[in-house]
Amino acid sequence: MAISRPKNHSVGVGPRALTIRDVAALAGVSIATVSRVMNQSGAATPATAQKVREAISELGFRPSQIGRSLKTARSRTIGVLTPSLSNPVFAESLAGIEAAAQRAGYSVLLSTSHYDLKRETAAIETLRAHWVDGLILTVASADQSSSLDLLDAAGTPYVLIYNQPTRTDRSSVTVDNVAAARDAVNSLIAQGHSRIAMLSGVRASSDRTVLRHQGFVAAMQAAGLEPGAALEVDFETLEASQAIAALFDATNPPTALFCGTDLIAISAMKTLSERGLSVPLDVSVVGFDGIAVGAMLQASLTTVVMPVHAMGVQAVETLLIKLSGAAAGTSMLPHELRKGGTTRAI
Amino acid sequence: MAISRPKNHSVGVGPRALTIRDVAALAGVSIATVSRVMNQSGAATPATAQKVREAISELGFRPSQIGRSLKTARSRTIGVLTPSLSNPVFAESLAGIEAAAQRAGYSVLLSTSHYDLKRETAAIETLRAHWVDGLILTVASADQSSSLDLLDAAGTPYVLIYNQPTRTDRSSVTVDNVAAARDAVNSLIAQGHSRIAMLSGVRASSDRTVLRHQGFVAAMQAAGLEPGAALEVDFETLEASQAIAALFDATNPPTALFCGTDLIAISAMKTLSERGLSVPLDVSVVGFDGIAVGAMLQASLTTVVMPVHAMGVQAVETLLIKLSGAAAGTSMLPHELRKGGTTRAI
DNA sequence: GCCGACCGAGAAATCGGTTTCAGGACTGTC
DNA sequence: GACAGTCCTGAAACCGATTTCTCGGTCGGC
Repeated sequence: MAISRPKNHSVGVGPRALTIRDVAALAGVSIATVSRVMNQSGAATPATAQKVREAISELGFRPSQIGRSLKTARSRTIGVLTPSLSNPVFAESLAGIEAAAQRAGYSVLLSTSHYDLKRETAAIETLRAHWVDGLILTVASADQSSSLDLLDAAGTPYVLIYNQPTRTDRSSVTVDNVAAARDAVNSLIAQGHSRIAMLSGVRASSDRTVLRHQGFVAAMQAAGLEPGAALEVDFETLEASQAIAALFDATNPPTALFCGTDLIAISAMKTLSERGLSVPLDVSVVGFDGIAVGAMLQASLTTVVMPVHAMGVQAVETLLIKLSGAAAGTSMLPHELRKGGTTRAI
Repeated sequence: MAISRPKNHSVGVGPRALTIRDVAALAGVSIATVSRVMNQSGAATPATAQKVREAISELGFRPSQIGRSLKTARSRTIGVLTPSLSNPVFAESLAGIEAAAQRAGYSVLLSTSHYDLKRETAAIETLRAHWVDGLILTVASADQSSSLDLLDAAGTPYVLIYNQPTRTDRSSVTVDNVAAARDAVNSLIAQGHSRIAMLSGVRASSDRTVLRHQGFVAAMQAAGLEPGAALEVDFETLEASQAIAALFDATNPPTALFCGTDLIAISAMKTLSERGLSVPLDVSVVGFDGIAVGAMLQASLTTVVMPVHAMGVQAVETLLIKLSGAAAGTSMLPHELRKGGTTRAI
């Protein structure tokens, strides 16, 4: 029952990290018994269990998740891949994910892709190397992602969030982006707007943005209107001054802007104000996301509100179902049009 | 060189995960050689190395970080503990941490404490169980944290962020909270304000808030003024209507509010507006943090701006120094007073 | 032509847990 | 008092990688 020779895990100068062997030695039992007492697997005499528990608490022992993972092939960790943490939409659903994961006894391994396909692929590889039990992802395009194909082939459980795949075999947590966009555009049309343009995100790096654009076009056509231009804005820089110049230097400029995200809307309003255009007097602006900031603006942003925190929680719950081996479908959570001060009837 | 019997790591139905043994079998070499080729430790014939690399790419093999960690006692993972992800201040420095960690080849294991001491302690325990190589933390109070005492005793490297400890042996990345608060309050005094109150966070759960309060008091006393009340606002709910009622129902209400965080400031401005008080005509408001939202408000928030993203990056760089075994000190990054439209001369 | 040094590669130990298997002690029944 | 069954516990295998130790072969020097 010799204690193995000293060896440090940390770079620092502290004492060697405790192992189950130290506990076994102190309690005068075998490591198998310590393991059984800790996991309440197999029976143990009350006296033995007591001795073990005392040894554990006397030493302040916490079993290594690494050693445990190696044997059990489960890490009690879920991997999360998100495009950006600077957008409150993603930060807030991450908060929901983290809270729900913590409640269920899971840790969160985090990575960001910055809307870059290469980094997306690399991040998923890294998360898998850490043996995450499952993944919660927002990818560029859920329908044509080779990374997701790999996960499917390997049988690794995952849940998409924000992505809205066409394929029904990939479960996701999202809102109905087409319907939500249509609702937003219809509310502009109902207010008398007919020349409506869209400031979209880069559609190649966001499948939901494609759907929001489809909703925009559908609503316009259903009303017998010509869909205005749909200009793309970079998600990270939000640089839109050229796009906005192109729109408003033309004859018959739009009277309303439907924006693919709230950040795009807020950034566009800044540009509009610099050009001397007033919101909502000269231009009505509608966003999409429902970030808390929008409601704090002096003229609060009219926008489609998604239940972002709840979406994070739901994603974890769906993943937990999959981790238990059961099948889990897609959740389409309700959206809501929040009318603010950035739109007006014409 | 038999391939070990099939065994699944994932819950799903996919093929057994690949191991170094599969690569060795395909390449016709021993697992030791595969390991040496992958890590470029020990020499290998060009021909052998080539065979191994071909086998690796043919199988699409990625070594298990778990197996690797067990042997090397390093997980290439850093643990991050933050009070909240809903506050953009923490989300943005997390973005900086994640980016810098990714660049250095580290993954981020994330946890939140919600300003709760119990969850703070438990989260650190969980991160340690995962054998994180080091930690980046924001704790309630860096000077009297038993969790930090434990980390010190174990020799686990960590860097504090936002915390500003008195002790010089605990390295941190922060701004000079006292000086920054003094700057903010002095700018109000320079504008002719003399009745200034503070809406502080809960000081028991935030050492930096204590320092900001000290800066407030110091600036007032240096100007020969009586420091106004310093009322505490819950960080998570931001409920401040009672505190604000107490302030403005009194005789001689304050003409300016110095707020412990930007979120408190923004929330307070909402309450003020509901009470019919105009900012900045009736009350000037100054925040602290410099979150992006503040600048987007119609009347942009006057506030102390911290370089939050850079602080995250700096925290990782400091931690990397510690991981290399060297000593690392404290970084006090520059703050800046951003004058906005929520303050005016009296 | 012989011997020592060197180099490439494999066998085996190891990291910290879990789990199987088997044995020993104890109980209860006849 | 003997035997079967039950219950508790320990020894050892195992998870996937790294690393030490060793061995066999090759090369160079004399």
